[in-house]
Amino acid sequence: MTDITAEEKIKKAASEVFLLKGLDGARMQEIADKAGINKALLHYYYRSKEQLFKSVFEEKLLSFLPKIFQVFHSDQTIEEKVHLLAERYIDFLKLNPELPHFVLGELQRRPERLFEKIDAKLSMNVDVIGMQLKKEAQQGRIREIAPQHFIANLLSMIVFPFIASPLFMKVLQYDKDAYYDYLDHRKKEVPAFIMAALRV
Amino acid sequence: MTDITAEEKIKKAASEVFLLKGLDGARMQEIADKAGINKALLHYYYRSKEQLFKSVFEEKLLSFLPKIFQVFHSDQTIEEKVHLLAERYIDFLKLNPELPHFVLGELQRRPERLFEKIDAKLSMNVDVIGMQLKKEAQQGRIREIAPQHFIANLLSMIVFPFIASPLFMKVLQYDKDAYYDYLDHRKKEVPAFIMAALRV
DNA sequence: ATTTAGTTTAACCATTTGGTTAATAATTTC
DNA sequence: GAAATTATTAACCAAATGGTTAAACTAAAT
Repeated sequence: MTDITAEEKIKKAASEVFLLKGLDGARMQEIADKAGINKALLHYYYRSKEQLFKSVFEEKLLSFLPKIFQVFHSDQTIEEKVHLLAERYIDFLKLNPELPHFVLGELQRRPERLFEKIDAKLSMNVDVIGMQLKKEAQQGRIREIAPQHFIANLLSMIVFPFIASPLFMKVLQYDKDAYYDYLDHRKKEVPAFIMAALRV
Repeated sequence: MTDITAEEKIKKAASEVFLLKGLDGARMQEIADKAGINKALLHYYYRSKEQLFKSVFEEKLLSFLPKIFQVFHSDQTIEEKVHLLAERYIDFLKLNPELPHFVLGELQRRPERLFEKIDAKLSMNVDVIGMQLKKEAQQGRIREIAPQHFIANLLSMIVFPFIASPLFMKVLQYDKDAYYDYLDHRKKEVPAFIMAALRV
């Protein structure tokens, strides 16, 4: 049959259940069922629920964060980077729509989880972006903006519509398909909005 | 002593616990302890955990949503409304920082909860805002923008920094005080950013 | 072929948890 | 002020839940 190992089946099942129901809402039995194995085998590979969750969470965190900040290390212009990030990240989140709420929610409840895995790497990127913003402003290509607001605005407009999707769908009276079209439009709309705000 | 009734004490305690730990993470015993009453009294006033939660959730939902959309029914300009909303809503969220994650998370897991309490009221506001945006665009005060993106951008930039606060604090290397100063700055920064993007 | 190490399961277990009951205390009604 | 209604509690209970154990099965090592 498939040569997918039991440990992998567990990890995949656990990811699905934890992402949908959170640490507290998830049941070890449900994970076992979904993985098609016995509950005892969960504890054989991952000692406890906490440890299984940690394993899933860290994997998700590492699929979530670096993707954002990598983009800013190429040698493109701010405008190009903004377009690239919006395009890639919205596509990524369309495949993982529960991810932001899962990761950010867990970080809000246990902020130290961030400290453990991702250290100072993140903070450096702000400086990198800040320097580029300053340089392009001096060249007269864009107006000046503080990097901490630039980043916040960019990420907010990209990520928040995924977290607030039920609310937005209701307000806009979109069904799921229409909403995904709407998110696709935002791949152009958000960069356009940002670059308009940065016009000199 | 205080003439605060047991039912109120329960509601308050339940709010705190549910907001912090969610429906699944909350324990009836902890709520009872925090309210300083017996666990059986919880079931005396609210029949079940589900019902107590529902009561808390609906109260929070109604403190969360209308505040947003009321602003748009005055006779002020878009610019004035954007400033007003940012100012009021950031101040409100500073007092209830866990609220967005709580409400939006529960809506993501059980979208029908929105259907129950807040009906068609919401969707109408989009049209109202859309008409004003169009009118001011025709007057040449702002450039044209689709209301569904205008609203999304505005709300995202206001609300998301509360949901992502631990991440942002880490990235920006702010402690809690510095982060609250940062959020205060956003009361001016976000409207300025939006109006810059809307310049003709 | 036998041993050895690794994998998987069924049956159990202790604790936690939401919820109930029956009795007691406080308050209101008449 | 007695009766009746409402509020509050201590003690319990059944179900669910994370976790364990000892046995059985599999596959590699010798």
